[in-house]
Amino acid sequence: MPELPEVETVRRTLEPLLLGRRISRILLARRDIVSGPARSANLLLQHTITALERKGKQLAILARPEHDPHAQDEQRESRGQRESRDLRALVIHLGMTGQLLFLAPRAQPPQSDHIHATWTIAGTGPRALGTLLFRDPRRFGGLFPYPSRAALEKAWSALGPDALEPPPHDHPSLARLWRSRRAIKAALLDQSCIAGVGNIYADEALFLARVHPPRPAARLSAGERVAILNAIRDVMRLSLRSGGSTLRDYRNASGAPGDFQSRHQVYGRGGEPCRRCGQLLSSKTLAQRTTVWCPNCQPRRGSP
DNA sequence: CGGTACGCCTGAAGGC
DNA sequence: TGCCTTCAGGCGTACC
Repeated sequence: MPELPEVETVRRTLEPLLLGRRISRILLARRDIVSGPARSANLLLQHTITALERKGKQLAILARPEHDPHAQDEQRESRGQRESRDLRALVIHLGMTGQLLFLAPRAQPPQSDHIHATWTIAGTGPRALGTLLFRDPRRFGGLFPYPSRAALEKAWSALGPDALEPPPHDHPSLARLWRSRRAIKAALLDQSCIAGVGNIYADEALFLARVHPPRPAARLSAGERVAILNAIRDVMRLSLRSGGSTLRDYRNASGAPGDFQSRHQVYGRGGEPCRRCGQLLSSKTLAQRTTVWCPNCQPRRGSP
């Protein structure tokens, strides 16, 4: 399930393939995967891609419309036409099982079912460079068009600081996090507190920080707060170096799986021995999510 | 407003 | 073998 390191890996693999390229054709097999404020917008057809950006688990393709060669008289452009030349954005959520795959012309995807959208990427000559596929069997993901960069940034301002960045300790979202009486595990899954942490990396980060997942966020010491924020960034960076975690579905844009799952300390290992101390790992449902921790390394009360 | 419960959706895995 | 149940979980919505 794609969390921040997986989405960032996709972004990095796609960026060199897409920057400066024009989208010449779009095939939308399922209209209902498109939502958001501009759900009727075209999905960057005849736009040239200028950037791939990410915040938390969200990936955005930024693109500029092609000039209409027939609209030579700039003075007579309507307001709508001028706005249409602004940078637009298409946000892609991968949800649980979403994949963005880049394929060379005529190449067949390893699994061709549940492909909901296909973008044809124009090359420099008459032939296409390839196609970008959005595949998502479970359809927890989706496409969210925004009419401008400002609209995208407004939407992204609802997210907390990105988990890969150095923790901005004075950020208002973090101040809210440390006031919360929720279990720290539940709070870490809230994208408006910190953006990019999902169930895997919440458990992994709390293990690294040696914090018991059910403890209320507001009861953590200053040292524990710092340890958690640093652990989140560390685990994200480590996972990114392995190309993310592949449990089942996740692949990068070239179809390659990640490797970080082999280095998970706690996620998916309930009942198995802790890799640090050998104690059997505990597991229970917390905030509707399976949560795994080491009762010895992450005691109920913080370390003295 | 803070917090919780639930539904969406498909495929893998396990029980019988 | 095959049918059934359970589980996985990001996120929007409903609700207290």
